[in-house]
Amino acid sequence: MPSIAQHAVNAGEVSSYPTLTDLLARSRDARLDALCRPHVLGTQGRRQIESIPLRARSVKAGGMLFSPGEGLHAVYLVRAGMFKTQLVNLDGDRQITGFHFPNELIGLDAFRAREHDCYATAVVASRVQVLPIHRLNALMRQVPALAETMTKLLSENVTEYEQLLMLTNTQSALGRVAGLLFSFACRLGDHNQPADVLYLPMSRASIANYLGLALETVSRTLHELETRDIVLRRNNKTIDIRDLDALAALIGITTTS
Amino acid sequence: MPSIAQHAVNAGEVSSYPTLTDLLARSRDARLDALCRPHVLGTQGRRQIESIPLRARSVKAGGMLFSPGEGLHAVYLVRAGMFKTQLVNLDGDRQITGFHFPNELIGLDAFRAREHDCYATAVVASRVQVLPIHRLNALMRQVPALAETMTKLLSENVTEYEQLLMLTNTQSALGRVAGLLFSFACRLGDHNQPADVLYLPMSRASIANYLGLALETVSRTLHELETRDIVLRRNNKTIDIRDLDALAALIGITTTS
DNA sequence: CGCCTTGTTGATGACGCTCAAGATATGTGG
DNA sequence: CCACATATCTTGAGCGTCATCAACAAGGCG
Repeated sequence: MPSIAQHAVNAGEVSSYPTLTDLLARSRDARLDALCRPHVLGTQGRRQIESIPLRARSVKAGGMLFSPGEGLHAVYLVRAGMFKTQLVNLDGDRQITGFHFPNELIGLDAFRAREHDCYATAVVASRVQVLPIHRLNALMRQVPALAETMTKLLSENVTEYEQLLMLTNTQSALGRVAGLLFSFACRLGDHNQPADVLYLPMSRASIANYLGLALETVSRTLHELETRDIVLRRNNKTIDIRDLDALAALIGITTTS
Repeated sequence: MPSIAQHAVNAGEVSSYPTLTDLLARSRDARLDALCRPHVLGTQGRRQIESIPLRARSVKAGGMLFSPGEGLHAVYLVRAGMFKTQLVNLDGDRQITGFHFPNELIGLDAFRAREHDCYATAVVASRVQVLPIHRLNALMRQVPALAETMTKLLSENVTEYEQLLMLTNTQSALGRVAGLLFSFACRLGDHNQPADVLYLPMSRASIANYLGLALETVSRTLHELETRDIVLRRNNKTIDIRDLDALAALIGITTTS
């Protein structure tokens, strides 16, 4: 009921919001569940973390936040911009393992082996807040619920890999790109932002690497989605989602109850 | 030097062992490093675990060891046979995430979220030893080194996902199958077993699912490997590796120095 | 021994990769 | 601010790889 009042503020613009929200809620149990909500702090967890005095840090586009081998000094809460995490093996092959939105935590990988195993790079000029590990540990001792939250976040981190593996192993190019967009939309929605306008600051090559496709295929697939009136490209980096139902259908997610 | 005496026992048969071992050792830093050595207990860790009184458990072919939602009661040390772990989402799609050899630990996934997130199924009649979690916890308090070992194993668990993702996202069918075989060979070698005779008890469909291929493609690829004299098929389930160099080359692993 | 599951092999075509050219965006120095 | 240079993206053409469909062979089990 309170939400109706909110919507009334600019009802003309946001008339589609409820439907979108419904869709996301209804697809919560579906295939891409975890891929859609990685590293999201619940209201409770966020409040806990917000009680820690946080140092801010800016990272310019292409800048590195941490790299493999670095010890577990801190985890980072993305505040603005976007990061990608990527593995690089000794042959120099890269594998992007995730894109990270504002309000998502990165650096959790270091919790496993006491050091980071991937590069975290800013896709665009970005800003993070630094959670020093000793402070986090101290707070976890005080607030057991936070420790649980961290465990859960770590677990979701792995579930992301599982979902990505499933996506790339079972879906066609169309399904993979759709999965990416759907994931982005869900995550924006989770952060109470309009989920029908997606900003894709990363290069096509990055998307392609993430999804296991050629970069031309990503381009063509986005074009195909536009042809089908599922998305609308404003420009290179910005697309509108016009038919989330159809998008979900492409990856086999049943949004209708 | 002692190893020479061992080899002398049946020198004719095992003349190729040293080379194989060398290869594996030299490729230790390479692409599939972690995929090749998952859940391996070091001598030290194994000795620690062997001090726990272990209950044995037999699982017949197709039998289930644990399934998603089950709490963290125990982890399991495979003693004989083979297991596969697989995710199943609500749409019923399966994704096999690993095959597990004797001397490897399974069930670690439950350490993350306090409950299992996958099915562990015996591929053939198998036997495990059960490590009750309360005993493991008790021992970890006594022996800090064991706790470290567990952390490391958990980390390797995730690294497996990363390696598998990289394998399926960057390699062709030939490379993927080669990667699987190479991984199996490495793991046999790690357990001091002849690494040039591979037993593949799982179905082609399972291999295909794991690698993100059609089952027919797996069949054809094995045939192709035989045509190139890289492997020799004794029968459906057993193949000899005749040229590990070539196998490694297929996945871009440089085994020479 | 016969049924049924699993694996192999063949033919065909679609999907997506590669190579190449052109278009658009981004950045830089005058 | 514009012109130029560079990087990124798009679009096209051609082809290779692998999925699909189908038939057959082989292995496993009652």
